[in-house]
Amino acid sequence: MPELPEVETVARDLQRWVAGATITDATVRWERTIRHPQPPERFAAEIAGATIRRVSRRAKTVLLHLDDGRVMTVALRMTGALLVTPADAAPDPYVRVVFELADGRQLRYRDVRKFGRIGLWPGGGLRSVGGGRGARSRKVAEAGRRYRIGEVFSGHGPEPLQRGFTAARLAERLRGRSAKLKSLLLDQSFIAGVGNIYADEALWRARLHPLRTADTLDARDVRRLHRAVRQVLREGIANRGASFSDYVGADGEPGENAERLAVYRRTDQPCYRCGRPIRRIVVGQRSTHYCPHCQPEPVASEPA
DNA sequence: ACGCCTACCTGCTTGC
DNA sequence: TGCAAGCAGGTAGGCG
Repeated sequence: MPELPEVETVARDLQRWVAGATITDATVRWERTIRHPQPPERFAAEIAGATIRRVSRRAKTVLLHLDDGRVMTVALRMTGALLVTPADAAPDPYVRVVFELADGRQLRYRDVRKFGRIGLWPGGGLRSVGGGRGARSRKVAEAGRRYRIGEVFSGHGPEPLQRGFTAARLAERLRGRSAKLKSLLLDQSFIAGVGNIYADEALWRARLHPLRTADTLDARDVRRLHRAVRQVLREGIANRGASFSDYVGADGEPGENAERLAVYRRTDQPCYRCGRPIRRIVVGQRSTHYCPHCQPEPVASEPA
């Protein structure tokens, strides 16, 4: 469900509302939500007493940095949501983990489809992951060996909104790849944070057909793609995310970006640029929306 | 490296 | 109306 803009929205909400809050207790209602390396049965005891110092995001994962240096990771996957509620809020059958806060509120992890995972990691390992540039990939690899946090993040590609993610960097990553653009954008080891909605939106904006392969892009195509990816993600954040069935911010309110999407789930509706109907195809098992006029079919002999 | 498949889960929509 | 198939924003693991 949530992609980078939605997860960023959740992390910012939580930073505002629960930074400084102390977790007094936790109840795990669906054990498989608690992922390795923390055994679910010890999770509540491990987290009790911890104070949330800061909340941030890496890829599509929310990071709750605890006072003692440990980090709780929350991967929302398809239907996960983190909600801050009063203690007397109505019971909710889809809440899988409840965190009791010292001030009486609850932090609830709600997840209809149960795909999401919560981890609790030792201190030290994640610090280098969140913000750094340059030598970051090596640091992450070291952290991975010592803390196995590599399982969470070492396989992820660059953060597309970080300053270091330039058009040149994207061009370098595209070089020699023969994969379809749609599949590459969804590949978290290629770029972190883009999912099905924003991949379609970025390709429409860049006027690139989802089935074009990376090695057919010229320098101008790459610049358009780079700009489009960053624009759609930034606009998504500005609108507090795109909500379909399940996504809500930590305030429980849906985002406003869904109504601003140009192609996603707009099959047969007119393209905002040329008025021709948006088409839906399936690429790599994922539904894919594009404008057949603005995003021309790939042809065999494109400039390399 | 890539594409394809299966699995993880539940609920909503669609079509007969 | 009823029911089954199909669909959903994500990712991991396996195979060829």
